[in-house]
Amino acid sequence: MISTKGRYALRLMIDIAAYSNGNPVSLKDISKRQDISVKYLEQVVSLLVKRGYLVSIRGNSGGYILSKSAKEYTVGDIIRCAEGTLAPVSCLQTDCNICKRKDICSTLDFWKGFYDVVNNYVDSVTLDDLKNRELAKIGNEYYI
Amino acid sequence: MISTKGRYALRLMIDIAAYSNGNPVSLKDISKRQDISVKYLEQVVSLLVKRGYLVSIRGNSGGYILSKSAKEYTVGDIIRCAEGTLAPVSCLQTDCNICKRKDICSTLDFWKGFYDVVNNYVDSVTLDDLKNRELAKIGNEYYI
DNA sequence: ATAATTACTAGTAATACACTAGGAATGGAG
DNA sequence: CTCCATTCCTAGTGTATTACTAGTAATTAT
Repeated sequence: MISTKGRYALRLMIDIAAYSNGNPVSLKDISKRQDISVKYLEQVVSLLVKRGYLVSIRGNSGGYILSKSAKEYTVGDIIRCAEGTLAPVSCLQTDCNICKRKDICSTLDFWKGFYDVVNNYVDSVTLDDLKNRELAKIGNEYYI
Repeated sequence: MISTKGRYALRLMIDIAAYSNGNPVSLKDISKRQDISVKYLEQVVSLLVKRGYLVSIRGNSGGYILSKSAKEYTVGDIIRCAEGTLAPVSCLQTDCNICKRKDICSTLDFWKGFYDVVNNYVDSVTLDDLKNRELAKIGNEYYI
């Protein structure tokens, strides 16, 4: 299960992609649009800044901007940045002590396949794709 | 992330499928082969019995047998039985209060796709497939 | 200078995880 | 009929994680 950190990181990135227009987007604005507290957004955003996915601008009228084009982020990049790994079982985590059963384990290959399927999916969608969906949704709102 | 309950449930089912030959398999034997405590196996197995995936035989020389052919279980059946749902986000859980953002959420479809990809994968592998891998691994052990 | 913003470190209540423990019920073997 | 190996059921428990909130310092446009 993806925690709020991963889900909020994605919404935060979509929000910046959709509403930046080259200007920094503040957490206050994201908070209003996404209905997530500024304080919690701070924690989430710090992961994305550390990773270099966002550039922060401090001070009055500061905020965050994407460090590259929205097309260049996969959703997988963002979720993995916030969640760590998407490995379905601890045996597949990078920091895992290699399981003593690995040579006789009949399920390891199954879990590797699970991991691959998940990574392939999340990397098949880009931030730009979701940005467009976000703007389309907002567009539709006007007709309700 | 899949918890030990789901992982152990799968290994328990594979173990029974592989070593039953029509006879009940005791938790004691599974415990030895799988290196999982009998006490914890009890908890895991109860979920599978409640669901009707296993038939329990009490008393001396009792144990558990599959209630149908190994080909008729998908791995997804087993994992979902132990883990509940494989929904990646709470918004997609059956008991979830419908999110107030569902009509404007640009990520909901993405998560639905994630859910589908996961379910399709886990349902593409049967217990029989993994039983055969288990027996093949054991077979190979003899040549080491 | 002021006010709005990011940056950093703690703290915390609630929940889930990964078990362990104890004892009751069952039923085959001798 | 008596053992005793087995399943069945309910509780308990230490640890870690989750989903936040709080406070304060640093930065900078106006």
